[in-house]
Amino acid sequence: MTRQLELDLQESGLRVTRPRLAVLQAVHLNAHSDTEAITRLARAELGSVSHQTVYDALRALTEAGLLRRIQPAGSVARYEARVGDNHHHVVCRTCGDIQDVDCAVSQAPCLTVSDDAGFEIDEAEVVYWGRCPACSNNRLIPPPRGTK
Amino acid sequence: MTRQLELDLQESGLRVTRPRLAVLQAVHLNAHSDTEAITRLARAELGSVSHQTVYDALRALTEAGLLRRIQPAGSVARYEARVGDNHHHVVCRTCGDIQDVDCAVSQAPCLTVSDDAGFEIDEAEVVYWGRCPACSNNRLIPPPRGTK
DNA sequence: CTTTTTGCAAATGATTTGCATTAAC
DNA sequence: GTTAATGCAAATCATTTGCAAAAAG
Repeated sequence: MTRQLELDLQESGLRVTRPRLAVLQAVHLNAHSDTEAITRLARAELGSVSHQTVYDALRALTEAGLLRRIQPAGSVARYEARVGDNHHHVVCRTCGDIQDVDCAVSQAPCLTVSDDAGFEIDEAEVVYWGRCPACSNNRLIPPPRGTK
Repeated sequence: MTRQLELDLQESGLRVTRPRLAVLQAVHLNAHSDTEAITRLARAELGSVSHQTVYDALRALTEAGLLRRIQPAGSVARYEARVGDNHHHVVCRTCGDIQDVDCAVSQAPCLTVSDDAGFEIDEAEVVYWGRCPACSNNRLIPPPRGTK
């Protein structure tokens, strides 16, 4: 796996460094993880990495198009390695769990808006809010986020 | 106007206080404004309000359903008084300007997802990213957000 | 060798928390 | 009178910045 990731880095014109490989691998293995989780994984791989190096790697990888950054309102930034397709996310209001969902309408008609206010739209970002299966049943313990 | 806002507060079971009225009015007059702007407007109205009171009022008003909180990725929280309808937003990547857009599909079919991963979905939040008319033409000065 | 990355420390900035005081009902 | 809202100060926490040392090509 690492071999392929190395190639990805090179093709993107990025220097191949151990921190970057570890960060890239961490996100590949663990979609939708936040910086903290990624740092933990990277450290398990490398022994030690500074928090800032992880931030820097994430930014470089995201700008290069190897990662996609998602940030549902009220949450910290999260990353995923599934890029290039126009998929969306469901977020659990209770536990924060995130799952991928494909665009309801096929192709990329999401970009169609009745009145775009003159904007040049290049991306439609959709977040479906709700309750994951576990939290739907288990109405007992955790208090809904952003609710009274 | 203030009279109507008072009624809104009472109907929501919230105590009518000057800070809350000022905050509510500020958002009514200035959609999509952030806490800083709201605080500025409220202070112009009241003379002085603590930042924390504004935060508290915004939370109470949002929970009561009188305001809606929106927070495009990478931005601070913003508020609008247009609630109850399922409208969405276009955000300019360059200047951060936000405009309302109606749901492309009529009614609330936005909640339809091919595979919902077992989630109970209650809201679809859509953010259209792009470039506002002004920034589309004026490619000169401001560097795109989140771009190399 | 030249340029980019890394790591450390410190700063920033939005938002929250705790608690005593004050105002609504 | 009770209960909830305000104001102040301090804390939290993700993320950024600046700069010197180390590594990549």
